[in-house]
Amino acid sequence: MIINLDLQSDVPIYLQLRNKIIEGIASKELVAGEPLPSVRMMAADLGVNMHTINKAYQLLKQDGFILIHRQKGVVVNPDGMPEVTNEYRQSLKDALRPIIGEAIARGMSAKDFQVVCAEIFSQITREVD
Amino acid sequence: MIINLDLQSDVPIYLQLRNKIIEGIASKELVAGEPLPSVRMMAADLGVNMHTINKAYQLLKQDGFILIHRQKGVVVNPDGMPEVTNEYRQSLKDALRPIIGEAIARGMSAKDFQVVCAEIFSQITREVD
DNA sequence: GCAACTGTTATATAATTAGTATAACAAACA
DNA sequence: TGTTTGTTATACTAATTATATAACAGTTGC
Repeated sequence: MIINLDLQSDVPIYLQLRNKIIEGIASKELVAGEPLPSVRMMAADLGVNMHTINKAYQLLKQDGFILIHRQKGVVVNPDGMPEVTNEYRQSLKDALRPIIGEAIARGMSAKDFQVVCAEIFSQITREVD
Repeated sequence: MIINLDLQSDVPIYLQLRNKIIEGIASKELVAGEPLPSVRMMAADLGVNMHTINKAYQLLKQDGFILIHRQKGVVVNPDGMPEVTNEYRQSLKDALRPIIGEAIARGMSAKDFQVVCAEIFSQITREVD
């Protein structure tokens, strides 16, 4: 899996990495049980520090996207992905609210917004199914 | 307009304030030409520093949501809201992509996601139209 | 056994951001 | 003449982000 980071972005590197890996899972480029590079390998590949990778991995582990075996390695959770819990649903709403607020203020209709979302959905899932 | 800030949130105060004001515009609680409290008044009301308010106002001014007259005051842009430019469309996509990526990874369908968005749309716009 | 690798932990440092605290300025206004 | 406006400047604290090393304990392969 190819990961491009934007070092100039205001989005922290560890968050970019977390998001890219989740998107990789969403697009099925990464499948359950698949091993991920070690923190040191990934750090060398991307040219960033080991701890930055570790921070992303810890977030992914905390949310249940990956498993970390002490001296074995990192794998995409073989037991499947975390479910749509009420807690996640709420955090999703909290994240969407200011975004949708601005869209409305700028005159976007619910339909317009839905089209944008649909575009992104198909962009991410257009791969083999 | 009543503004509640969460001082414990990981979202910076000035961003919370920016988002609340934009949501106020979206819900038509704030209308074009309506004056906003001065940076000092707002700071006193919310119990935060003047510069924190000023930072939010500068962001809103920069995006065209409000106008700031040097010695008059701050008003919601009387000439209407900023349009849906290509630049905004792109930043909207950039913001939505990681959110939608996680939704897909957790097994949400486009339809499920659309329902959540529709809920938020109606929550914000349920007021007088 | 030994070397290489794993995640983990610890410490230190630099840069940036967020927020506060004052203070002063020039223009507008009652 | 005060008061209020946005603006600008300086200084400081705290937290976050990212890097740089270093060491540890368990695993694996030779």
